[in-house]
Amino acid sequence: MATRDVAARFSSWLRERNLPVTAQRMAIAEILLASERHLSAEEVAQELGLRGAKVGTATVYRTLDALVESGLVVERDLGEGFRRFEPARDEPVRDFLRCTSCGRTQEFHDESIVVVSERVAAHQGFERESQRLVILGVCRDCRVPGEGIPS
Amino acid sequence: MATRDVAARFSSWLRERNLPVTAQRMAIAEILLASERHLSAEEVAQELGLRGAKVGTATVYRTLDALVESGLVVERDLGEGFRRFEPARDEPVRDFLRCTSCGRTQEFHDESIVVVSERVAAHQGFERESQRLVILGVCRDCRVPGEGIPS
DNA sequence: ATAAATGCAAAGGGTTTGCAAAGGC
DNA sequence: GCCTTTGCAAACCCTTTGCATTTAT
Repeated sequence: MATRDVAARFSSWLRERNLPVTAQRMAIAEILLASERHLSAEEVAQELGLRGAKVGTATVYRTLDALVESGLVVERDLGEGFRRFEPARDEPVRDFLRCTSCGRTQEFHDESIVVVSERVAAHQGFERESQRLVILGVCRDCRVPGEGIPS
Repeated sequence: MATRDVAARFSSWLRERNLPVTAQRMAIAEILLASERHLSAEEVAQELGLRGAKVGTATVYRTLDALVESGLVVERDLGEGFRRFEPARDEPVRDFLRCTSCGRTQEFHDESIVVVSERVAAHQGFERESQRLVILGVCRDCRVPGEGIPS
């Protein structure tokens, strides 16, 4: 639910700041906010292309920055050499598992990570805001070749 | 202890593979292996400059790769847009706290992170190899401006 | 002498920026 | 109409690559 609503929240955010609500901005917002996955800037540009919207690279990046600034989108760095973006959800954390063999990335959420991070941060005099955990390992399919495709 | 030893281990590693032990390689190895902090490629190059050694960028990167391959150095991605390198220590994990205000980065080690990661990985069918945790927050000095410099 | 490493400069990928043209308000 | 955004291309940062030259062995 709420994809439309969230896109609307972006236009509200723009209006509040007297910033133009452009077709490009809304297109990017809609793509991103409707997405289940975290998208790279390039993937957003691709999707724009599929929808027939011609939007310059710079605009994609600038709009992504605006979306992040608005708090509606969060930025992720999975150590791939580029950033990914996804709608800010209410979920408290989103961490990742990445297979060092096939590169597949999978999300997970585990509250104990937050708890541990909070404790560590406090212990070092930090006030925790968020965290980024990427667990590197080998996924089941890569560990047991062939088992992943049973039929 | 063992800075010399470790540099010596690098030359042994090179010799074993019949690779030339060059002055540049040894200079880079010594800088990195003596460093307490994790250095970026640029910082290594800078330090080389200070020591009067003129080494090309490509050589710095190529040597860093060799050091990583040798297992004497590990590579870190703190989400800064570039890599950092540090001597491989025996410590089982090394995770980070980064201040979102001043950018300062501080290391920590907490065994419970490993435990939690291992459990999460297993739960998702992954065999954990390693992990990267970066906790983002505000450090004491940034939270209480002025208190960091008492005198 | 031989095979490899070096240095330089050019290329590469992801991202940002400068500026004239287009467009929301 | 004013002011911001857009698009394009050039610039940017970090890193890699190609190639002639130097160097360890």
